[in-house]
Amino acid sequence: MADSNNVIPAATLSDGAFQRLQTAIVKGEIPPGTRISEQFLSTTYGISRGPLREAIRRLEGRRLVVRVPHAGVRVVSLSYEELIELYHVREALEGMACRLAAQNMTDEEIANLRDILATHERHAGLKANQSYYQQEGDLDIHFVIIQGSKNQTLSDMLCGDLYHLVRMYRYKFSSTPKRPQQAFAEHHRIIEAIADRDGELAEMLMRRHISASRRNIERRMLEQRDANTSSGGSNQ
Amino acid sequence: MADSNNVIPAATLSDGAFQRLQTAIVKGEIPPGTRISEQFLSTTYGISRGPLREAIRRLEGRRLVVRVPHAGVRVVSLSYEELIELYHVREALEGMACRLAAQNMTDEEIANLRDILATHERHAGLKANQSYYQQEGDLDIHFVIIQGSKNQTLSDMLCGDLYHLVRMYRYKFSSTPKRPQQAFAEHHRIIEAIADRDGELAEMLMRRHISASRRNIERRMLEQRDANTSSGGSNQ
DNA sequence: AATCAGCCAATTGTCGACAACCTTATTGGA
DNA sequence: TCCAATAAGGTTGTCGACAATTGGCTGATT
Repeated sequence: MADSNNVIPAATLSDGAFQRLQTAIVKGEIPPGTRISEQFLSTTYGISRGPLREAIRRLEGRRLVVRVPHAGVRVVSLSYEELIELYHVREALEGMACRLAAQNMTDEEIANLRDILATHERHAGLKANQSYYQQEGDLDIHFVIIQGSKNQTLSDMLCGDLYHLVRMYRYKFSSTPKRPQQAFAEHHRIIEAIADRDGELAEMLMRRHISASRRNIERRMLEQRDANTSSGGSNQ
Repeated sequence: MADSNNVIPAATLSDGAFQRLQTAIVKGEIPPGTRISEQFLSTTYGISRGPLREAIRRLEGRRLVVRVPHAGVRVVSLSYEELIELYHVREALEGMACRLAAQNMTDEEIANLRDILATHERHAGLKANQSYYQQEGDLDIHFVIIQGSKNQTLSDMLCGDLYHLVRMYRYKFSSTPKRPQQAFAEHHRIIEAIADRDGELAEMLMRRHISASRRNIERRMLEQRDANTSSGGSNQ
C-alpha cells in the first residue's frame, strides 16, 4: 500500500522480491541495521540470486538499504542527526501537501477527514491515547491529507519513501505524556483550515505541528544523552 | 558531481555503469523517453548484462528510468502535469533549504555566494542573458544555497534526484524575454536575506522565486497549447 | 600477553547460456 | 485496400557456476 503500483501481483520475480523486501523493511520486520544476506534471502524467497540482487539494487536507489562494496548491504539505520534532518524535510513537504489539499480536496474527502478525526476522538477517549499514533494508511490523518494534495509526485515521495521511514522511528519518541492530546488538537485545527479552504493557514499549522514533533524528539534525545553521559548516542 | 559519493572511482562495475548512466541521463546526453537497450549498453560499456541490469534497477529506484516488464526501460519523460508537480515540491524543499542556509551558512560561504552573483552580473552584462540559467554545480546559486543548508538528506533529495531532472527541462521554458533579469533581482534579494540571517524572509523569497518560475511555465504552456489546438501536449 | 602476518572460509561480484515474453514483419483473408 | 492472425526475430528475465574480495581465525614472533 502507499505505493501506487502495488496492486499489480508481481509481474516478475525481481518485482516480487522488491515488494516483499520493501514492506518487510518498512514495517520493521527487518530491524534497521540488520545485515541482509543474499544467499539467505535467495533460499527463503525461493529465487535465484540474480533477481534478488536487482531488487536490492532498487532498494538501494531508494535509500532503504545501504551497501558497502564487497561487504554486504544493511537496512538503513537513521542516526539522530538524520532523523532530525528528515523532520525538516517532512515539515516542508507536508506543509506544501496541506496547502494543496486545502485547494484540491473535494467536500466529500474533507467530510471523510472529519470522520476519521471523530473516530480517533472516541478511541482516544476510552482507550490508551498512545495508540493514536499507531493508525496507518487511510486511518492516518497525515496520509489522507497528503493524498488529498492531488500531487502524485509529492505523494510518492512522502508516502513511498519517507512515510514508513518516519513511522519506523515514531514509536521511539511518541510516548511523551502530554503530546498526544496536543497533537489531537493540532490535527483538529488543521482540518478546519482545510475545510475553510485556507491553504496558507493550513500549511502553517501543519508545519507547526511537525515542527513541534521535531522539537519534542530533540528534547527527549537530549535528556537521553544526559542520562548516560558515557558513550552516548547515534546507532550504527 | 552533485552527488556526495561520486569521487569514488567506481569500486565495482555496476557502480561504474550506474554513475555513467546517471550522468548521461541527467545531463541530457540520453534524451527523455529514449529506450535503453541492455545489449547495446552492455557492449558499449564493455561489461556483462548482469551488473548493467543492477545499475538500471538502481536508476529505477531513483525514478530516473521507468520500466515496463518484459518490454524494456525508458529514460523518464515528464509530462506537463508532472513538471508542475515537481515545481511544487521544489518550492517546498528549496524554501526550507533557504531557511536553513540562512542559519547555518558560514560568513565565508555567504561571501562566496555574493561573488558568484557578481560574476553572473558581469557575464549577463556582456553576454546573452539566457546563459544565466546554464550554470551548473558550484556556479549555480540554487545549488550552493542547498548545500549551505547543511542538511544532507535535503541536499541528496534536491541535488541528486530533482536538481538535474529540473535542469533537463529548464531550457525549454527559460527563454521568456524579461524573466532572466527578474530572476537575477530575486537571487540578489534572497542572498541579502541570507546574509541578514533572516531565515523566514529567505524562505519566503525563495518560494516566491520558484513559484514565479512555475507560473511562467504554466503560462507558456498554455500559449503553446493555444497555438496548436489539435493533438496538444503531454509527451509519452 | 599482545600484536601482526598469513591463511581459509564465506560472501559478494561477474559472466555466459537458456527460457519466456514482447514486438514487428509477413501473409492470408475479407 | 485494410485488418487480423501468425511466425520469426530480438529483447528481457532467470539461472547456475566461477572469480575476486573481504573478514575472521590461527599461530608464530616480539
